[in-house]
Amino acid sequence: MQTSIVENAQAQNAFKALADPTRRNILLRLSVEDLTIAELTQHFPMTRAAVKKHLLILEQGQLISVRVNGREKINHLEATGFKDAQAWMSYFDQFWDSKLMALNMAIANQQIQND
Amino acid sequence: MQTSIVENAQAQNAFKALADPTRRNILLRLSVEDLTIAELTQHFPMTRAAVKKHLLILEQGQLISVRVNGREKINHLEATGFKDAQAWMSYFDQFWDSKLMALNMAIANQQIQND
DNA sequence: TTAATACGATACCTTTTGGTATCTCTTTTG
DNA sequence: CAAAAGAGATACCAAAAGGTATCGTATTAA
Repeated sequence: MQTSIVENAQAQNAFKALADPTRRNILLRLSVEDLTIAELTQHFPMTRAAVKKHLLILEQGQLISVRVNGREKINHLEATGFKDAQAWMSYFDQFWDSKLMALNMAIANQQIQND
Repeated sequence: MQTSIVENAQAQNAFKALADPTRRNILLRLSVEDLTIAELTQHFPMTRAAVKKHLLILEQGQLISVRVNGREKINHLEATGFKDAQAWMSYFDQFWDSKLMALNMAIANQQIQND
């Protein structure tokens, strides 16, 4: 009765940030152009405070970065978090090719730390 | 003040399932071998009921499938959910190559439905 | 056939999450 | 300078999430 598998704090923050549909929509918006909090809020049915909270979580997941410009905060898409999540998922790609199944087992057994 | 971007229900279920560290650990376990609920529970510091709840969410995200064998339920890794999440994220890959930035804007503007 | 095993279902509890409202601070702008 | 605009901080609330305990059902094994 123990957790025993290596967990990556960065991947956790990225996946957590990606789990909310509003946050994923924010990322799509920011893929078009950098936007301030007020500008982003115009596109969502919620208050600026709520959008700001989502932006904080996206920042913690390193999916966006924030640049200060006077009284404005400009939100910008960031690669790091995407790459963290993609890297975690890429481990599983091998399992969809049945030819590699035998090799899989050896690698998988190394990724998992037994208790 | 409106949500305006296309959202995919499958991607939502997959990302939601991936957001929890216990569930990601379950997926790693299942990458080694198919396991019953009871077998999985041995590796985690929680009750069978809790593990079962996680398995339901993983199934809804199409990250696993369940096969009945007598009184046992055997949990098996499934590609669909992974591919859903990876497909959603792959849209952003283009933004990390600055050479493609000009092309980006045109594509992005099509992906987003204006209000 | 009786008992143990594997699991499902339900009710319940606590913490987290997603949201609001309100007040304050800083930076622009007229 | 005064006022408006952009954003931070805090308190608060309802719902969802993650967990437990308990009881019931079906399947296997002694």
